[in-house]
Amino acid sequence: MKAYKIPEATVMRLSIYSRYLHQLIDERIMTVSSDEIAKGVGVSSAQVRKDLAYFGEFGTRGVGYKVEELYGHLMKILGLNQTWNVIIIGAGKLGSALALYQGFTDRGFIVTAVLDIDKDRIGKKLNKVTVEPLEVLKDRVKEHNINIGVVTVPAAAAQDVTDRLVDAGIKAILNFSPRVLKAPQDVIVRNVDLAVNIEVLSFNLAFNG
Amino acid sequence: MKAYKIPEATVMRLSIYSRYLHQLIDERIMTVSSDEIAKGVGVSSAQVRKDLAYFGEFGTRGVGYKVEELYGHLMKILGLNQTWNVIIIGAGKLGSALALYQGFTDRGFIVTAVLDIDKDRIGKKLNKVTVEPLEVLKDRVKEHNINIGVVTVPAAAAQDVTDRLVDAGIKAILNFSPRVLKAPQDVIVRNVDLAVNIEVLSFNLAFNG
DNA sequence: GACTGTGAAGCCATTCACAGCT
DNA sequence: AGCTGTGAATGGCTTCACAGTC
Repeated sequence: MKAYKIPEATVMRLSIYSRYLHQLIDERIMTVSSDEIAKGVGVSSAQVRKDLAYFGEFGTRGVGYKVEELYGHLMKILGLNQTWNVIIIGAGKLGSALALYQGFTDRGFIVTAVLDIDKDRIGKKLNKVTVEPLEVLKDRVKEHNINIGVVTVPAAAAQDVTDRLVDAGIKAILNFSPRVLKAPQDVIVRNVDLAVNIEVLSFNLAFNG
Repeated sequence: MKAYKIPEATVMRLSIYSRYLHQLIDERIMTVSSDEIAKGVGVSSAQVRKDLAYFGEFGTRGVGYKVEELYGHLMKILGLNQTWNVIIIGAGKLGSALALYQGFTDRGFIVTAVLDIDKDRIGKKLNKVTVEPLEVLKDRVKEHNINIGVVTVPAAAAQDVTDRLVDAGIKAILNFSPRVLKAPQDVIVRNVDLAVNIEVLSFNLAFNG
């Protein structure tokens, strides 16, 4: 199967499969079937096979997949065979938590800079990085070859920060602010909207339950 | 149009529309068209109308929607015309940040209890709530009539915590741990997987860019 | 016998396009 | 003339089912 446009849902599942495979590696399991992966992560086995088929043939008919080998393939596909430098804008509670989040570090995302406008936050140490003023954004992005920007500022400041990230040449933004950000076509923006997520629960409780 | 099963994507957008309408209220804007909402939140106007059509006819042909009225309808649909009591399990960086997250409070989600197993965290104050040991989970859920559980514990502890929440009668769980949680059919689980989100960016940078 | 890889079918969400109302 | 509400068309993801391989 030739890959042209990969569904986003597929990419998200690949990330989940890869974590599950990591778990299997820890458990010293050598081989796994699409059905076992499916059960492990809560999807159908056909789904697992279709997702993998976008990128090649990784398994052996009648046998399954070699765990370590498939894990390696997935990490490569996801671009996790390298590290990525991350800048976080907004050193409030959420930004600070993300700066210290092990789940990023474990997968090769290195928080290289954390910026804020608040004088009280500037100078604060978060692991190895010190919170710096917003003005150094462009310098830090160039200097540390930063690939990914994380926006954890209040809604009112989000677009300004985005414009600055775009101006600095950032091509991927993870947005935690509750605002729809405008950015050029070639900049990928992903929204992690915490309020939306809890409101879906609220809807389901109110509407069905 | 009769509502039976509402697409989850629709519910998420309603949440976003409602926030945009709130913004319009602040700006004293009285009337809005589906096209203006669409532009404001980055979807198509047909999408906006279809989403609303699941729940009724809220507009006036030739005119548009009354901002406050539509806002009221959406808040009611989303179950946000009431408050919800929330318990957070895991008082690490992320759990603490969520406990203090204004975006929840603003929309009527009240963090009523925060629990952890770590002695060093128990007793810590987060706004009005004090971190308590995991053992009081069932008591607090009953006592405060808690509707929603938020899981911010490490992967290894996530299923145990989920089992406890289910046992306590919780029907909605927001899961921040990188594990697929097993829960009964009637319990709604939503995953906010921070690593998956940043890995989708990594994939796009590596695969296309 | 077991399990992958994949075309075909099925299903669901989005977009189109226009009738209907103000 | 302008904008909503909606049936029909489209497009895309998921599931089915089975041929192919070990």
